[in-house]
Amino acid sequence: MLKRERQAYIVHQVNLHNKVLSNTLSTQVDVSEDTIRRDLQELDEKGKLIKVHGGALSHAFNDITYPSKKIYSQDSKRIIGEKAARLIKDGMFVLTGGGTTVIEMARSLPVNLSATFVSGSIPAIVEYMHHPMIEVIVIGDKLSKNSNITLGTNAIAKINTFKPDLCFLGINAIDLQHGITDSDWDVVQIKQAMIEASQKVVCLTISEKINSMQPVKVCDLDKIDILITELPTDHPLLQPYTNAGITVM
Amino acid sequence: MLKRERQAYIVHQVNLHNKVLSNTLSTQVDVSEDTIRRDLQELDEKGKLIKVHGGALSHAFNDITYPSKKIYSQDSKRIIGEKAARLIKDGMFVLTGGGTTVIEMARSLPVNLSATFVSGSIPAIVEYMHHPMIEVIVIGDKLSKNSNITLGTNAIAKINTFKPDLCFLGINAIDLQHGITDSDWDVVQIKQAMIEASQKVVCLTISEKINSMQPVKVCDLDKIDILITELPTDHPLLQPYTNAGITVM
DNA sequence: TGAAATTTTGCTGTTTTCTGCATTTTAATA
DNA sequence: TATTAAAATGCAGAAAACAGCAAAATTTCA
Repeated sequence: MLKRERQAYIVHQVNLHNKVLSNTLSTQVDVSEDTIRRDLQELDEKGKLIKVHGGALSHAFNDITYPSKKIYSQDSKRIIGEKAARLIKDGMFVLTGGGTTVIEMARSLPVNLSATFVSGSIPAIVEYMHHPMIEVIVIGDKLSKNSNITLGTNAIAKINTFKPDLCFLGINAIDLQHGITDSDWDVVQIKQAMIEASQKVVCLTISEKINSMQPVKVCDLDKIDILITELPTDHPLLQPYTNAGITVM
Repeated sequence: MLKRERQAYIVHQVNLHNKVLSNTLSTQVDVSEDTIRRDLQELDEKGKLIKVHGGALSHAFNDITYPSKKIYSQDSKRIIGEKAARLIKDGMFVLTGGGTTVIEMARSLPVNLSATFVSGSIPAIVEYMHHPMIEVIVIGDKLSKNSNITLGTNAIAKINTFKPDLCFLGINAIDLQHGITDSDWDVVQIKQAMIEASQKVVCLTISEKINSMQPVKVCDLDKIDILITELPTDHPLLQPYTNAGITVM
């Protein structure tokens, strides 16, 4: 096993479980604990994880327990959230996915908005709960600890029973050639179901994810109607997407 | 369990409850009180909490003006929550309803508990999310703004597909003659489904609701197995329920 | 390709950290 | 004041981190 490969595995494990133990990793990849320690050291210096006595923790773990720590590029996400919130009008029926941009949108909703929201994202639902005029429909299934949304066939089946006006998706990668891509297969299943169900699809993403790619394909560009980033609409980075027929905001 | 992980848990508990006891923490994370003390010491030095005799306080607690009745009732619920949490063992499959007592139970769960929780209560789900070894299954349906739980036929149908070991219900009124009663018809439907599905039913309530009555009947006393209040088990108020064959804790 | 240079890895012995226990000291309470 | 509970202190065993070194693997480059 190559060093790079091994370190990728470690990062994956940390992201999956939020914590890893040096001795567990040592037996899992069959190298000495010293090597693991050196890997953790390097990955810590690169900011991929937090090395502690006996193993390592993910940054997400810190975010959960010390919520004061601000989320990555929050300012951009707030701008995106505010743009997205303006699309929602009274009486609409809206489906939303997970991710921090969607949560920012939820936080930007006008207090007296009267609409119906369907979601499997617990943090988003918590935000919707605070709005007196919003009806919330919870999509049930097994809760994923990584993404904080419900995942599985039950969730997909439930999504298919709706015909929402709008669907908001936080996306992890978008690219002219490969369309929308993501890293987690289960999450992709949910996103695909949401896209199919909805009359209009709105994608939210910070600009650094534009023109990037992930291993699992979600859908082609022609499935999405609106793309929202923190950039002004006439930014050159967005031009190709406008040309591809997507409304850029 | 890693030291950092444990300290994060302690900070989390302090922020939740505003106060923690060393010996409670000691059993929750299963280390000696010495270790807890040393952790509290460090966390105090880092400014994460305020160490006091017997435990620690949150900074927020300092600002709070003197204790009202609210705090008192909060303490009762905490005691109930801790009693209830002790019933849950590794590997169990647990169904929980809504209400503040159930949320207190969720907050009192040991860190490393490995069990499966099914619930439609959003605040309870948020608590379960923080536990790395707990699997959470979300019961979907329309979210009720009053109770913060999902209500409706979908939820009921989903509950009926499970056969949990235990079911925890916060109750609003209990009475020897009329059994468990409540005020909201929709909530009662859910509670009835939960009771029917479960092998054992545990009811949580503060003592002031004992021997009171509400307009809608949930079930007779013989449906419930365990009753948990903040009172000691030999309190005269509870005697009739013990006599009725209910395990009082 | 093949030899040299560089990196990576595992091992040894040492140092540090962590944790629990026993003892003493301090604080809280009736 | 007496009684009890918790804090501080010192100590010891176990585990982890560290530093240095030599062997092995990988890369570089003629």
